Amino acid sequence: MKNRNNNIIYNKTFFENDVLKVAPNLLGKYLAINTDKIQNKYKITEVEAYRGEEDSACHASKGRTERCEIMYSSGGHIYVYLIYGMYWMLNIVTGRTGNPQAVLIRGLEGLDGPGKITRKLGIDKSYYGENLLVSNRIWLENQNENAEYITGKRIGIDYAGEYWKNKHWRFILNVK
DNA sequence: AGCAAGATCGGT
DNA sequence: CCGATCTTGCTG
Repeated sequence: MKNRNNNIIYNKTFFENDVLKVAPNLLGKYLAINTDKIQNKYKITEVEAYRGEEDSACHASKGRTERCEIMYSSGGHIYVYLIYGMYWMLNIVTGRTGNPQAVLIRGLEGLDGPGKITRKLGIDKSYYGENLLVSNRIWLENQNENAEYITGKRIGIDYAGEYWKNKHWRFILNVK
């Protein structure tokens, strides 16, 4: 797994679907990272969907800002931001241009927690805007086509209000 | 220019 | 439960 291989690169269409379709489809797929520090693949086990300006938990709920601008780009780009002054959050932009959506990567196999993931993989602001479709240091590889999963409420968004905070937009891979 | 809040984590 | 830690976006 030193480089991108031709068989298992996702096409643009995969990421341009609605976030509520893409998010569960990421479960069981592999996140590949290839830098001088780390070369590995990790099965994606837990994700959360953030969907559009109407979603008050979504960073785009206040409209375009410098931070969330990348969410308005086409699916397949990487959205990274710093939270609590300490932890980088890794997101995959979904949907078509002008439609702000993203999937937060919360868990990888043997590595639970969005902050721990980026710390382990060395992901920081330099990944902002990276494109999974062409990048040579981060990409996705296909494995399970139809992974089974359960859903739950999104974590850490109590500020979003009852309606949005109660949506079951967290997707967790079923462990057999 | 100042300030409050935050898609977290680890230790009490 | 609480503190760490600092960028961002909003207010004035």
